Amino acid sequence: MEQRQRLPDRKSKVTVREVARRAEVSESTVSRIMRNTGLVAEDTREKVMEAVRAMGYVPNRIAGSLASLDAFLVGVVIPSLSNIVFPEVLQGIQAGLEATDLQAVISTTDYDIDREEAMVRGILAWKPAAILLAGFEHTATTRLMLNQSGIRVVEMMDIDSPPIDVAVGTSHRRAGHAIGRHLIGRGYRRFGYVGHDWTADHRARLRYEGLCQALAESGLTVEAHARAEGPSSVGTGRAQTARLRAEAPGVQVAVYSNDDMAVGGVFHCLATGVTLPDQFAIFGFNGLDIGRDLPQPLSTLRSHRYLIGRRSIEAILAAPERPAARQVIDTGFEIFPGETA
Amino acid sequence: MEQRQRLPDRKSKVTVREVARRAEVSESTVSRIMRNTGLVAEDTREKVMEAVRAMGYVPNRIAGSLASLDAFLVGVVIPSLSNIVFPEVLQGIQAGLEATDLQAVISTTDYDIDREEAMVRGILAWKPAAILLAGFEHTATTRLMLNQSGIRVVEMMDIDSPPIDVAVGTSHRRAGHAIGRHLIGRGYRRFGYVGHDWTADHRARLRYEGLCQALAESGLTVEAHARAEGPSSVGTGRAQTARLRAEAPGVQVAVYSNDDMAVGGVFHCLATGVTLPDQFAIFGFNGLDIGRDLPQPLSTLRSHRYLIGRRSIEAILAAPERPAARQVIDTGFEIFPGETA
DNA sequence: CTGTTAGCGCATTCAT
DNA sequence: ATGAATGCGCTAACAG
Repeated sequence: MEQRQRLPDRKSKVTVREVARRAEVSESTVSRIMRNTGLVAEDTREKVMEAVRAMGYVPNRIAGSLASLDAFLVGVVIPSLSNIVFPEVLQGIQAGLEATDLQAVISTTDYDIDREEAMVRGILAWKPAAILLAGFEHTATTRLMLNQSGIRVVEMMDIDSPPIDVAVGTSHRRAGHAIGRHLIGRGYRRFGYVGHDWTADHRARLRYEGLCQALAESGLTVEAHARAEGPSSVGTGRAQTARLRAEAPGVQVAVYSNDDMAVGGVFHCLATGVTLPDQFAIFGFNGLDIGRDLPQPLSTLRSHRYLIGRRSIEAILAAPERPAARQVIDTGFEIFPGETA
Repeated sequence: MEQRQRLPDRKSKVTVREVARRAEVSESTVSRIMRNTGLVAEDTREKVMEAVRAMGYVPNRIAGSLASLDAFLVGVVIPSLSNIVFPEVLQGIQAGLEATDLQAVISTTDYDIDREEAMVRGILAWKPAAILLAGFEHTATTRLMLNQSGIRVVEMMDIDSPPIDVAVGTSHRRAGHAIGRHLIGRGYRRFGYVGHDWTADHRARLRYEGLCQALAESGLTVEAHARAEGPSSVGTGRAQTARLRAEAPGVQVAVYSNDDMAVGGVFHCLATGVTLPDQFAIFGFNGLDIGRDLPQPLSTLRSHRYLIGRRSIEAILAAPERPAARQVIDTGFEIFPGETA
């Protein structure tokens, strides 16, 4: 089937020079044609394009970018790809990039700000048009590099701190607060919390703080906690729910650090015959698709990860130069009542 | 809190020249030091590094790459980020890249080979060290470009066709066959299939074909099908399961196009009180974490997406030049018996 | 051990 | 409408 193609020019790289020679024009003419700029006679354009096709010429962006001092890359540095929210943000970024000639260079940090520093340094070396990060926690050196670079910097996910340049996301503190208000409104009084390690996940902690504040405003507290050491997962949520139920049987409703954990809680209840939400109620965070498709839809708060990626790109396209003033773009959230709380 | 840093050199870009002047050495000396190459006296190294720090110098990789004709990028072109398997592959890629100075440029195609062609063209312009794609379905032009480029090309996920250069993945045909054998061995005779649109998902179709072949070898067939038009999802799996159960009540076991769909099937059964696996049995594909954490662990076949990414990078690092012979790297699969079939 | 000389492939003046 | 010259920032011989 797949036969080795005859390679017009294997190792002998084809550059503007070769194309120009073959089309019997100057290099600048080829350059103009490739970039659709300036005026070119129709027949010379065709002559050149034929050479381009025949030789399989692909302009070298490395050289082009160096010569024009233009940027054609956008750096993206995220903590991880295993938490589904980040791929969702990437989807928004890819969508935003679609009509442009920018491409994304993506690195992950494993929630380590020193690794983030290394990734940022590596990406800045490519002189990107902008760089997108998650959150506000960076090393001093990272901040310094980001500022010196002069390029657009988007801090995504969170808007609870002042950004370096632009922040795009939602207030996790307010989200936690809204969850508290909502559940109090539904009559719950005895609260539990099921979560994962938040030394790495700063935003989970902000949500927890917002929740506590809402409860405090009604004279309530979180009575019981079940927090795992590792990252969030369905399995962890399931195990921690079992623990919470055993240690604090009086708790009416548990707020979970996110939907993965909450789905684990639902599975625990399904497996042990606990009726939701009467015997025990569960409230998540994120609005993952899977929550909606559970036998009983998960009660949760929807954030908009895709939108965060999209808006981040839109923000930098709208103003390629870093403005004097900082900007905060709130992508909002909504309570999804569901049937588990 | 976050005070605007004093910017040593805002717009006045700092290049080797500036650093060299300040450290009172030549540009090549600075270059050598930045690349840890050649011999340099300790005191001049310190002198230079101090200037580097003071000026916040970050070498321009665009220029460096052009001058040395070395590649520091790896192109990755995948169909989507919404199917969790691709972020998992990306994790493996990021892990493989960790100790190198390569960075990943990532694009998505939405399962459209014309978009893939555009993405590949855009990435080749960056003269990457290698390019990683998903599957074997490419336009003729994509193949041509890939071949002419002379760089390493990895086709990931699938090994059921001859690759352009290297293929890393598992045989989906054999996987489907193994599922059939396994279920026949467990005594099932009346089979159903629940799937999503496979015009885009070629590998789902290969699995189906493998399944049919295994059944045929035992004189069996797939009696009933419930296939949705759109992409796979838990919700779709749930809906299609309802349909299959209604239209073909005699079916004992359904093989699903993947775990997302199968989890939807489990949810349908949970919601309607169908006992697994006695009244109905479910078999998935992929070995997603969530399947393991269901009240009853999902019976499925584990592929190794992370490993696919990892091995792909290892393959190109092992031989930066494209070898004469094609290579196939089988990352294997395993049946996970679970409790739903 | 360090400096000098030439490009890398292209985009951009400025001529013509 | 096209060509010639210059340089983007850096690396790579080659001298010394």
